[in-house]
Amino acid sequence: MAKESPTKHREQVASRLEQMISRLRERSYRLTPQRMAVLEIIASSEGHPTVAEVYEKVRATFPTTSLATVYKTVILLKELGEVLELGFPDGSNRYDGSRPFPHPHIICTRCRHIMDPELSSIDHLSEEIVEKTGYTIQHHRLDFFGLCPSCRARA
Amino acid sequence: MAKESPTKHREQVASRLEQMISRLRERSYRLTPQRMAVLEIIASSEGHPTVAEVYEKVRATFPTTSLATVYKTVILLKELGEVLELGFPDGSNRYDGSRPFPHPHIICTRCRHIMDPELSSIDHLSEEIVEKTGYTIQHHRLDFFGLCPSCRARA
DNA sequence: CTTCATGCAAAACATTTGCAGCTGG
DNA sequence: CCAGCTGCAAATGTTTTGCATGAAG
Repeated sequence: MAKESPTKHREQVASRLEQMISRLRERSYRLTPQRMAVLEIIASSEGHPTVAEVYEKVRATFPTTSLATVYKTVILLKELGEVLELGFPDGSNRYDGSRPFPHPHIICTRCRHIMDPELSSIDHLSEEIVEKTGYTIQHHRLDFFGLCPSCRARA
Repeated sequence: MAKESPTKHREQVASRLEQMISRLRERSYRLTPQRMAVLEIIASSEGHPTVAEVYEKVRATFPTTSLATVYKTVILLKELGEVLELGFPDGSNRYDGSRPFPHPHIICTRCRHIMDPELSSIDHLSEEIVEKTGYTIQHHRLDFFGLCPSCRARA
């Protein structure tokens, strides 16, 4: 799952970053250094970082950035559809800048690691919903919770 | 969908309530009037109430109940597996005492109404996950977001 | 230059907690 | 009786907001 060459990953990061930048430009948002720093972190994060984690990494490259600015930037990216927000019942929020569209996750309930499995068709579930309920579906959220192989071994 | 006779509904509420009570008894938790009031509200709520909503209703029958007690009771019921917690990214939390096990929801993004569609097999998705990832699945969460028929008409 | 973005600190919120006093079993 | 509950109020922790200053375009 998501086993890619380093080269391919680098290309994807670059293209996500460009995508974000051009989205900001087309809506006439300013490209401040702080924003750029946040974009770079979010585009290059392989996992699903929290705002606090983004904030820490951003401070490594642009130390005067404030937490409020990170929040504002993340919210902006979310509104522009360039980042997927993953809020959890315990109040934690994580962000996925690599795949800013609904997709399933598996969360290890022990080590909290999140991975993105490749699953065939949740789409026909959407269709079933539409038929049975008459709702128009805009997006969805599908999370599985369980133990990852290494946590299971250690358990 | 969930179209039942009033009689059937009354029976289900009674059985959920008894189930909760016996669960508390078997673990030697005390049956205080405040707890009973909260149980009754949660067992009889047809929708997916928030803690604040439960609190308001509880105060109608037992006016001195505090918000903290409602929180504590809901948390207890959650730990006992007698209530399903639905936390959303915007920080709102809702509770389902009728079906305290994972099941899909459709949330109207306009009027915020939540309904429980009957969907055939999410189970084979779980199986697919297990095979592809090696995770052990404990539970899951599946939400669809969209417009309900009446909101779509009004839109 | 003008408008928008930033950074700070304070505000806002839902939820949790500490503790003295009460009460179910 | 007395461990476990309750209610209150204060604490918590994250996210949001108001506003003066600064910089992008």
